[in-house]
Amino acid sequence: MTKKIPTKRKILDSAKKIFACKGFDGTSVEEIANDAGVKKALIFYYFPTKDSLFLEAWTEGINELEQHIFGHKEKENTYLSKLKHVLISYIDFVMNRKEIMKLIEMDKMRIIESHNETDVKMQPLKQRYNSFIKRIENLIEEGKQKECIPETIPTKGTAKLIAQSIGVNSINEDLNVDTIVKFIMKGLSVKEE
Amino acid sequence: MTKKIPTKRKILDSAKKIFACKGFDGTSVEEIANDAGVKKALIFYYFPTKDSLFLEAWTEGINELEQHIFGHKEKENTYLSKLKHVLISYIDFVMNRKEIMKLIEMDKMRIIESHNETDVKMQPLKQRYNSFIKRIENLIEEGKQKECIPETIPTKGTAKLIAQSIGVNSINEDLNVDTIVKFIMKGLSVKEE
DNA sequence: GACTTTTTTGACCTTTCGGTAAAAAGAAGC
DNA sequence: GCTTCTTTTTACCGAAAGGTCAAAAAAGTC
Repeated sequence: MTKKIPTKRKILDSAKKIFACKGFDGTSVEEIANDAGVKKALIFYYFPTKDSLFLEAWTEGINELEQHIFGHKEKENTYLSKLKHVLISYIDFVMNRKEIMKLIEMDKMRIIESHNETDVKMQPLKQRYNSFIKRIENLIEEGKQKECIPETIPTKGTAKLIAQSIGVNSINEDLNVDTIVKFIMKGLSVKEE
Repeated sequence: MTKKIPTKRKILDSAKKIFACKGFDGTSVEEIANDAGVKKALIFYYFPTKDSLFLEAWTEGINELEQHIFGHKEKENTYLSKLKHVLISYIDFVMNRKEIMKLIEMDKMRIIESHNETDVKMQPLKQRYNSFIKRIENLIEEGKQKECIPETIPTKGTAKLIAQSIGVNSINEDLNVDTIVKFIMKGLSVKEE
C-alpha cells in the first residue's frame, strides 16, 4: 500500500504550486492550507511564518534546478559536450519542471532587486540565487581556460544573460531545444569542434 | 515659473515607482498616496480601482518602451543597421529608464502566465505585451525576407527569447552594449555585412 | 462676494490578512 | 485503558487592505 505523505510535505508542495502561480504577496496562507487539505493554523505549527514557508519552498526549488543542471556525474570528456549537456539539462528542466521554474521566476525580480534594508526577508534567497549564477560563471571561466570561449566574453554578465534567457517565458513550443542551445552557444562564440 | 504638475500625473508617477519596486500585490494604495503627497481617497477620485491604476501605469510603461525602440524615423538604409539600432535602443532603455523597465518586468511573469478565467484583470496587459512581442517578430520576419536571417530561425520563439534576454537582470555593468548586441546577433545567425 | 464646480480630506466601512492560544483529536507507549 | 505526546482544529486577535461617503477646502465663474 502507498505510504502516507507527511503533512509538512503536502504543505510544501501546495506552497510551491500556489506561490508559482500567484507569487509571494499574491498568495494567502489560507489558500495554501485549502490546497493542502489542512487548516491554516497547522501551517504555523510546521512553519513559524509565511516568510519561512516561502523561503523553504523557493530554496527547494532552486536546489532542484541546480541539482538537475550540475548534478550529473562528470563523464563528459570535452568541454563542449559538457557545456551542451548543461544547457540541455537547463532547458529540459524548464520544460519538464515548469511549475518549479515558475516558482523560481515568479518572485525572482523582487528577490534580485531587493535591498538589505528594505527587504530583509529576501536576502537569503538573493544570496542563494547569486550562488547559482556563480556556478554558471565557473562554467564560462572553465571554457575560457580551455580556450573554447574567447577571453573577451565577460563572465559575470554572460552568466546572468544565460540565466535570464532560459526561462518559462522563452522556453516554449515556439522554440526547440536545439535552437536555444545554438543561440546561446553562438552568443558565447564557442569554438565548434 | 515652473508649471504645477497635475495631481493625476503625480499619482501615476508614484504608482510606477512603487509598483516597480514591490509589484502589484506588494504595493498598497496608501503607499502610493503617501509618495504622491495626497490622501488615499483622492486616488479613487482619479482611478476607480487599484487595478485600473496599475493598468494605466503599466501600459504607459510599455508604450514608452515600444516608442523608444521602434519610434525613430526609418532612416536606416540596411536591415542590419536597423536591427542593430533596435537592439541598441532596447538596451539603452533598460539602462537609462531602469525604473520603467522594472515596472514592466516586476509583474511580467504574473501577466504572461495569467489565465482568462483566473486573472481577468491581467488580460489587457497580456495582450499588450503580446502585441509588443509581435513587433519583434515582424522585425525578424523582415530579416528573413531580406535573407539576412536564416529561415531556420523560428520567429515567435526567438522574439520571446530576445525580449526575455534584454532585461534589468541581464543588462548591467557586467555587460556592455556591444557584447549583448553581438550575443543576440550571433544567436540570430545574422549574416554580417 | 455669492454661487457653483472641482479637488481634497477625514472618518469610516467591510473584508482579508498573518498569526496565536487553547481545546480536541489522534497516536504512541506502558 | 490510562497517560503522555503529537497533530489538528476552532475560535479569535489586531492590523492592514481596498474602497466609500460626506464634509471641507480650493478654484473658477459671473
